[in-house]
Amino acid sequence: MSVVINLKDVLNAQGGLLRSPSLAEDAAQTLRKMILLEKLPPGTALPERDLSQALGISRTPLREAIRLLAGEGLVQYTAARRPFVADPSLEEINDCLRIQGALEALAGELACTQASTQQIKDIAQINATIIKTQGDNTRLHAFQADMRFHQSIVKAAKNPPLAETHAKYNARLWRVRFLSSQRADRRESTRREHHEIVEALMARDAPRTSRALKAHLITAEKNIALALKDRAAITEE
Amino acid sequence: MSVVINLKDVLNAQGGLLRSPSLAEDAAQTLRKMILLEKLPPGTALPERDLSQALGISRTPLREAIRLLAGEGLVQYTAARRPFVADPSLEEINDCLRIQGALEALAGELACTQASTQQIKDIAQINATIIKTQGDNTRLHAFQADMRFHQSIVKAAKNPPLAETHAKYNARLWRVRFLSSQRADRRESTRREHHEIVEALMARDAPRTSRALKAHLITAEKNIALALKDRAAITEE
DNA sequence: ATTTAAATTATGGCATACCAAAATACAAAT
DNA sequence: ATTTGTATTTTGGTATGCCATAATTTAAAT
Repeated sequence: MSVVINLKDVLNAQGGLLRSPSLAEDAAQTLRKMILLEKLPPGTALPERDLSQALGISRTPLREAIRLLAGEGLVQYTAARRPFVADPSLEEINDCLRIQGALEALAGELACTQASTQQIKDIAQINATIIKTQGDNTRLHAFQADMRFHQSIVKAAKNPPLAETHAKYNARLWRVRFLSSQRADRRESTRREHHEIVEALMARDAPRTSRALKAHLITAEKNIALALKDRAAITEE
Repeated sequence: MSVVINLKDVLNAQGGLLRSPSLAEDAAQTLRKMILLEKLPPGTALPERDLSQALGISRTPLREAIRLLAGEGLVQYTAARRPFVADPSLEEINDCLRIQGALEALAGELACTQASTQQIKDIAQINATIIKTQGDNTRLHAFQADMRFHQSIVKAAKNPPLAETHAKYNARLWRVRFLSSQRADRRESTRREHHEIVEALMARDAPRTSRALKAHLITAEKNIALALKDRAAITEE
């Protein structure tokens, strides 16, 4: 019997860097960004023919891309099955934030027992970077760092399905979180809450970590409500 | 004026039971059942051509059905993108059960403030039915009643995204939960735990409900581990 | 001018054909 | 007999065309 070693399998298992994405996955990523940056605002219709032509691909992979985004909640369908960019109400956003809170709280608990000391150091490091670069003018970078902070906690929980579901809700909430991250008055509470999360993790105190993450998400909920309110006021001028 | 009678509309008006979903959704449901009942055992390859022919449809909707199941975690892909029935390790199952536990705990908490008294009555009613019919020989019915019990709690939380994610993990865990539900020694602890959940809900005591649901899922974890162990012993004979 | 009916257009669902890459079967060589 | 190289087959990815139905426009009627 021969032991067949498949090079690609090995490399894919170790990070999946080798696989060339399909047109559908490419298109999904393109559309995802366009939705999150509001080049495709909430409510925009997504007709398959126009979009596929705009992206230079046929309907089949474009269609698949739309299904992927629908699975993430970024795209919805009318009763007549026409896809459009999801336009979540504040209530739905809050629903998602509560779920995200529960997921991160679980992640934090698990991380307390599962994370390596190195991983916890890394989390602390990411947070340190956030504080250091907080004065920079590139808001987008600061925001992405914040995303990495939360992702690294989930990763440390060593629960792949949890990471996957968390990532989906992240995609779904990205737009509003980016919006709320623009608020300057948010910075101080974020700093304090992040610090508490890191402290709790380093102490490997599961209930405390859980509490800190839940509290952090509740703060996010409040900030997002404020940000959307401001935005609505601006829009109706 | 010609009166165009649309058969579908007429039948839909009379209960909406006739609504014909897409071929893809039909196929997904068919495959889901086949996977859960192990007509398609874990690890089975799912070549698009053979399956589409077997189901009497073309590759396009079949392909879409497979993507749907992949989104639920019931189907995975090899590095070469060949789909196969997921074969979760005990570890992965436990990962999912912990997530399901967190989701149900959240649902229970929310239900304490969001549920109508009627909904809580309904939940108690479903549980009563489970106890009443617990001697029946149709294991499948008892199992489905148990599913309804949990679903009704999630529904009472009035958080649609939560219900959706919960449903996905249910699909993913259905097979092993069905397996473990066959164990007779499980009945008494289930009865006791369900009772505690209902009591906590009726008292609208959120922390208590949360605790009760988490404990219930931990019990499930243990039972599933035992059931899989037994099964492995039988298989290797 | 408003409403209604009919025609037209736009759109998603589905089937099919072709291609490149992967898997497999086969042949040759040692 | 095992390995290696090559041909064949299988399989997923993609493009395209057709169809039924929903949406829209146009025409007709009052």
